[in-house]
Amino acid sequence: MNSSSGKHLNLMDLYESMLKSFGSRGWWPGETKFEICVGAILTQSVSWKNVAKAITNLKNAGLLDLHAMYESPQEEIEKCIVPTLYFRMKARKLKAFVNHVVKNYNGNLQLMLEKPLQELREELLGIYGIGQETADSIVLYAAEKPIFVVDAYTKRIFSRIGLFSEAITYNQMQEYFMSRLKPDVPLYNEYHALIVGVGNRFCSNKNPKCLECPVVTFCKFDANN
DNA sequence: GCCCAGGGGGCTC
DNA sequence: GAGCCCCATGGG
Repeated sequence: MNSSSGKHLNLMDLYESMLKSFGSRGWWPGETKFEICVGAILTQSVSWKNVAKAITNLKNAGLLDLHAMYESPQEEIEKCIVPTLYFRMKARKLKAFVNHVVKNYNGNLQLMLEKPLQELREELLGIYGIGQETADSIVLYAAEKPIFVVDAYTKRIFSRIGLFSEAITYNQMQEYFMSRLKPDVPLYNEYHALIVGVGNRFCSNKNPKCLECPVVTFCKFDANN
């Protein structure tokens, strides 16, 4: 059924295969909804390792709380998130996020997250510093509504097996997955987490271990069947 | 010392 | 809408 070109790749089979080799990744790392939102902004263009340091710093400074962050000077936030790259920009983004929730929901994040999926997504996209991937991460992992999150790893991995063109857009990738998978929060959660796990280990641009990549292995194995 | 990373904004044409 | 620069640390 499947081929090495990936044209008929069965996404559920691939999912089961990755889950079998990696196990459940237990995403998103974060104790509260607010922490998930903060992590989604901080992880822009940077690996999670650096985000974890910043989260710890924020926690120790008592700033991992919506109201505390709202009251805090931007410079205090900057100090905590230096490891996450572009820390001044990101402090500004965090401020924009908490300002939005305070202004429109009296600081009640849950109230915002309860809005219908598309409405919430559009609203998030209107906040400074929140683009498609960040908005979708918040919708899926904090609001727990079924939207499929794609990213640079998704593009890299699936273009390597010939499934996507390098020029594919975010929306096209998202549509690819959502038109083939049932809208299921735990499935979307784990699927994205597994892709990131594979990407981290096997698909860095600098040292691409393509041949060891479980997705590539899966496709070849399947082609030989 | 050099390169580049799980993104997004802002500008130009 | 595509193409390009900016942000600005830390790990390999």
